[in-house]
Amino acid sequence: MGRPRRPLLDRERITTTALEIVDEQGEFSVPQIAKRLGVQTASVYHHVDGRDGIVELLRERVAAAIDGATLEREPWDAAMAAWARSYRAAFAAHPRTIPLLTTSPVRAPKVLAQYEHAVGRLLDAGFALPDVMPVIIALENIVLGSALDMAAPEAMWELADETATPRLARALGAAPEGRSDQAFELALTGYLDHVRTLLDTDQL
Amino acid sequence: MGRPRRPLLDRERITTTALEIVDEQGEFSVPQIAKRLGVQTASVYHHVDGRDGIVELLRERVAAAIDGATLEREPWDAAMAAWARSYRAAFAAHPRTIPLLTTSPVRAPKVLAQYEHAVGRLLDAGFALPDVMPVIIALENIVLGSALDMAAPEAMWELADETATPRLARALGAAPEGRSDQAFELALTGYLDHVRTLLDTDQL
DNA sequence: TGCGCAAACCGAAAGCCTTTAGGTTTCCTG
DNA sequence: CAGGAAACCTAAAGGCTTTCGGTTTGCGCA
Repeated sequence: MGRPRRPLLDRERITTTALEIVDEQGEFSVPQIAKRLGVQTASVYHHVDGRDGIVELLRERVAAAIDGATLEREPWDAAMAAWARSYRAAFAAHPRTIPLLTTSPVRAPKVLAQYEHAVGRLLDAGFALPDVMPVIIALENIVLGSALDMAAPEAMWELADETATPRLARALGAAPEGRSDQAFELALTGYLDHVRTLLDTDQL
Repeated sequence: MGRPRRPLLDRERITTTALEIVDEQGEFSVPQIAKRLGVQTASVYHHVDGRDGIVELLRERVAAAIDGATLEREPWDAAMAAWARSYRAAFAAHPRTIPLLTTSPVRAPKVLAQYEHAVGRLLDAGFALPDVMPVIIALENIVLGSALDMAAPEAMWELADETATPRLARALGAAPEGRSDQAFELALTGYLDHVRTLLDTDQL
């Protein structure tokens, strides 16, 4: 015991292991991480700010997959749509993290920089300053709502008693395979159409 | 000790107390509930199917505030809009329950009956069977995404470094008081406009 | 080169939580 | 009025988070 010749732990390895466990089990604990890394539980606390700190690392890791370059596309609404799709795709890659990540705020500078970029695009497009945040928040609502849907796709609609809800059962049976994707596209394109119309007709 | 003359516990009281605690603290534990009710922790387990059972009771309690009668309004899109607003309002009354409730599915018969009703309205309005669930899921995405936003309204946008994101900071400062409400209305009306158009022009 | 401090890990323990098992008293039904 | 079910309790197992102090190693600086 004592300090090892080469470090056994670092934030990267801890984050990767936590993400593995969440992908498998939907939850994680510090002892589980320690066990996989062949280390005592207390050691993990030397590298990380408690369990919440690990959640924060997970948030940054997952959010790192969001492609901020999409925000440079033209016109502005294509940029927003591409950004939203990339945002959703980042969560879709690790759907079981979603319940963990939706609870607390986004502090990662990289993500905040993207919001900054999005604000700029909307201002340049002609949106009034007070309208910018509602437009962005609404977009975020659609993205996160869809992410939640992806997190519990099957169990979300287990009908114990199909006879009590026959039409719902039929609608579920007839729904396409990628119903979650289709729902997202419906909400996204519908919303952006609407906002573009409002902007073009000065109704916002 | 032993069985009391009059019962000290029942599912109603347990649910009410759990909801109180969640409203105050954002979380709850079985010992906390027991302490408030002047009872030992183990006693709670006689009335409830573990901690998850209590979460389920909370889900039903919160969802009971959704007004299913809204689904009878005319025309169909007004019904959907009113239902979505009532759905969101039910969560808004207890925003701190949202992280608890979004994790697992809705099994309450009362809520399933409302989905059944919604399916019926959409079919009667002329939607094709395979399109019904995507339309409902998209609506649900908007509602739940907005609910998440309400759960962490202030902290969600605490900017540690305003100089790094000046336009975001300005947009936040200029945003109206009810920005969450405005964002929801924007997404909801935009989405329903779009879906109505698709239906009227047979594009779905 | 050598000293001392910081870094990295371990062992132990406190204090919380969930859940179960078994005991005691009271109620209710037949 | 007898016996089983109901309602609560005590106790305890086993997990989790977090902290504290100890031990060993690395590294910077004199």
